[in-house]
Amino acid sequence: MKYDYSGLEVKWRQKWKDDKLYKVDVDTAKPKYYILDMFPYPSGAGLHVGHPLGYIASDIFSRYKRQKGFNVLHPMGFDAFGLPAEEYALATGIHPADSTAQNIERYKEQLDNIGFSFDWDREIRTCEPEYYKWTQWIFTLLYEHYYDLSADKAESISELRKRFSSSGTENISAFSSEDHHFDAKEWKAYSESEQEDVLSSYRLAFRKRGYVNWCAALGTVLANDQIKDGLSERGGHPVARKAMDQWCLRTTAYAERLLSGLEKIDWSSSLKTIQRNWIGKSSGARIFFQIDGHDDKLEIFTTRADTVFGATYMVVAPEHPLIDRIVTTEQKAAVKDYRSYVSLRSERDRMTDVKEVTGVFTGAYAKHPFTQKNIPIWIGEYVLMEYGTGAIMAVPSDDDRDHAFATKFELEIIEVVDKTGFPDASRTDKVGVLQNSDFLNGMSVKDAIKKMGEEITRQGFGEVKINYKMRDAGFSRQRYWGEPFPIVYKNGIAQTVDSDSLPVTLPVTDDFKPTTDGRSPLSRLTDWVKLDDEFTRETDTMPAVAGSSWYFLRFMDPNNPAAFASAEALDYWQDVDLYVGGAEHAVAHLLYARFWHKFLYDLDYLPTDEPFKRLINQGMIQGVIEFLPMIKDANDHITFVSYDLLTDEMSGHGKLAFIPVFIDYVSDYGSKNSFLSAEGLRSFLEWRPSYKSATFKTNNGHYENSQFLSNEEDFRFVTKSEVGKMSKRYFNVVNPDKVVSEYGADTFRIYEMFLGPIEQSKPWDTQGIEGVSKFVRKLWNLFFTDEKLDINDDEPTEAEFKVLHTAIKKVSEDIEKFSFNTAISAMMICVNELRRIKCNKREVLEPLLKLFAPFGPFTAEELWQLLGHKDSIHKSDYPIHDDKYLQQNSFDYPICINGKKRVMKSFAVDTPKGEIEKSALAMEEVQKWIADKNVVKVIVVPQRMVNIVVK
RNA sequence: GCGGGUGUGAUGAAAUUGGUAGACAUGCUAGACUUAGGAUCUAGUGCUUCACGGCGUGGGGGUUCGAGUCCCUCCACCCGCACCA
Repeated sequence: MKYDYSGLEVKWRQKWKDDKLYKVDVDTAKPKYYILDMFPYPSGAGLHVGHPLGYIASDIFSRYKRQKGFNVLHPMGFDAFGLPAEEYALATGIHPADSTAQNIERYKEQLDNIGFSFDWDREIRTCEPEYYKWTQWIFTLLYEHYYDLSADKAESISELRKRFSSSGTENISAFSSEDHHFDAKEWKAYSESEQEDVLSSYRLAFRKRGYVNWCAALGTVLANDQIKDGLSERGGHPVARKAMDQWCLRTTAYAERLLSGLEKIDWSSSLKTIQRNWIGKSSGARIFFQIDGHDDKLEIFTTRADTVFGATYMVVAPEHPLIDRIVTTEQKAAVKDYRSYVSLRSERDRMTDVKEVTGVFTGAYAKHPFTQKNIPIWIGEYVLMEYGTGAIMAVPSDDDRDHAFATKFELEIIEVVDKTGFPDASRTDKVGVLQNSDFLNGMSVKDAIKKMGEEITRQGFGEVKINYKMRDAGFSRQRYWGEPFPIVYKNGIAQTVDSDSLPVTLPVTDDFKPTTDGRSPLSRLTDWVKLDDEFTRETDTMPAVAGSSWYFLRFMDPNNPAAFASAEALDYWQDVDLYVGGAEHAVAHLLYARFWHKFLYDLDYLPTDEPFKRLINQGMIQGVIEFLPMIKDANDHITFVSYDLLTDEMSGHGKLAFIPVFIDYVSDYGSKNSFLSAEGLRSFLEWRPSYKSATFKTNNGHYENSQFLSNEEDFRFVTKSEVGKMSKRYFNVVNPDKVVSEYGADTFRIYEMFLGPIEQSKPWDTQGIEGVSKFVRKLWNLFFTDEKLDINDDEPTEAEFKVLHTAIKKVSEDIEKFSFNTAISAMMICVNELRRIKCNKREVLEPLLKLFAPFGPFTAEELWQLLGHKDSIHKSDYPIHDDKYLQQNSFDYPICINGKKRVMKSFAVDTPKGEIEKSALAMEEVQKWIADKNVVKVIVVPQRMVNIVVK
């Protein structure tokens, strides 16, 4: 029988579907195992070859665990809200709901083609009201809770209200963004909105003035990611920082628990480090500097309290609210200019651009708390409003940026740490002895930090404080395609929508164009916004992270209309045992999901306080990105210059840009010789008609005024190739469907796993897929002689058992380690061996088939049925290796002279060390090397090697 | 700028965690078979040398009997950095 993958794939796909082979329910008789993939955003480009990498790995693991006797929950769904669908809608007029539904259908079909064992009865989509009802519900809980520091968990706001009414802020230890001090009487005297202001500094969901990247020309807020060199990536319009009221989640309240929770989960150390650095815990001090001639104090945070005497000026962020009050008349114009310059700079630019230091003097001075000297207050873009307090004391002697700033503006530098004892230390290293620092003189940096902490506390200048770099999560989007907030306003005061009125459904409209003033498109739907009784709805929507922050819980009980998940389901499934996904989610998604999970745990809805026990980051399958170099001249005329013509002079111009081009238009894409032919250029212009009047200069041909001014056949515009992310924005997506139809799903699955370690990123290419395809066919052919099934029931030999059990051992160990490439290589070795010894015994081939089943589910199932089994191989048990077949009697020792292998010699495994040493030294080949030298030492490592050291 | 990662033959990679560098594949070379195929099989294939041998895991240095693996330092590339998902 010939191996016909497409026929058997179609057959089994249907059969598995009809039988609901992968349907799973709570089954207390079996141990549970929850294996989760990061669910995809259903982009219009369809699934690309990078997506399945993680899915294949988790699918192999799921099938393996099922065979091992676990009740495996392995669901799939779609993160269906998001910006691309909305942008697509703006471009085409197709409603996001329609395009999303269409994309999901395509994704599902593609996923099924690859033979994943998802339980589709549990599919969820974050954009469906049945789902986002509970996203909104959790949001209302966040709104109605605060973080109680003494209980170390979330508690209800109504409780806090009661406590305020009875005893004010006394005995309250709660996480708040402000310091409040009032008694019960004062509290009661506050107006409703004043009370709300106070409470909102405690709520875990709250509104705050935040800065966004506002692009007036596009009428929309942009991600840092969508900005290139201060201009919008789309259209190249200017982008400015704009203050807007935003919903935020008080993730900072959970900073400590998010940090300590990392201890007990099985994630890679690099991922934990990334989260730790993101949370960015640092202990330091906050210090208040009195502003000269004002009542205001400037609050700063520093980790280097020891260097206070080296503080020769202050720097505040350009957005700092104090600036307006303290700036002097003479400096007003300069400050205004500087702030408008900075408003055009993205946060990324401000952090990255260190070559040029910028800043402006406010004219105001602060009093140094210890010396009483007046020190100038400057504004500098390198201080960010969102970090710490948005102000620093600058110590040019011990901070690089401060030093650069002081040098440029000729500000005083006082060396306060003597590092002569540490010649290799850099400016910022915390070593040395304090000098020029009054009572700190002679102390080590470490002691001085401690001493200064005590001193500022004692004298009332400040206090020791722990600071986190992590900010509260911005949770508002001025977009259409997201979850509406379950919030209504009356007289400007927010309140939540009753839980029995949830969900607040996203109104259907075709008018999702952004507004000109930055408000959400929903604000235009006045019928929807305005409710009875003077209530109006919140018109912002939630970000895409909302739906993905808790979806793993919904999978436990996805169709429950009465709760986000039943207590029974939560109690059985507990948490995710294994989570597989891309490292690009290392912070945002994984941190927010942990935050939501901990919050729900605090409210006793969940049995566990960490959602993901073990996490594997699959690497990224990269693609090739092809660019066309483009130059815009002063008259806005666009010239594309072939990459080989591009000179440094042009590159230095600043007007040069690289325009990504759809890779299918590029000949020989991915190579050094990639180019656009005349036909490719025509396709490009069809695709990007705005460039129709542009000029294309090349070494081989010229295109201008919409026509070729040279022989079209010779036209050759060299493009610039890079390796990078496979993404719709680079027009370089490679679709798995083609590979699946050409080689079969099993070969595709095994090939992706065979490419290399799962965590590693690599560019996609199909070199080598032949070898995998050959392996699958060889395995198939083991069962046949002259295309007829030929299996015999004889007892296998020792040698045959050894081949099989070596593979069983290696493959099971490797699956546990997520080392699929080496597991596959072990199976290849096994198949090659069995072929060589012409083994067609049932007792060997059946276990081999079970071993192979998680990797090649279709082929394995077909052969299993041909062997006469009625039940699916995917319900069979996993083979266990027996050490008795693996025992070795002898070991081939490499004999090394000074660490270099010279000869091999075999010894029985139980040969004593001394004997090995003796006979090794006696060997002729060894004598040759050591004859005229002294043997200093002989090292024998049993079952490893022998090393003879000579001089 | 900050943070994380990677670097081994022509290519994807492996290496029992300090013990034979290059398993398993791809590619290439030669041969066999022939129903001439993008099929299958056999042998070879790190570099260098006629050979003995020498060299070899991004560069440089160190620890060790022994380093791809540990330490220091430099370089290159990839990923993330809060409104892409």
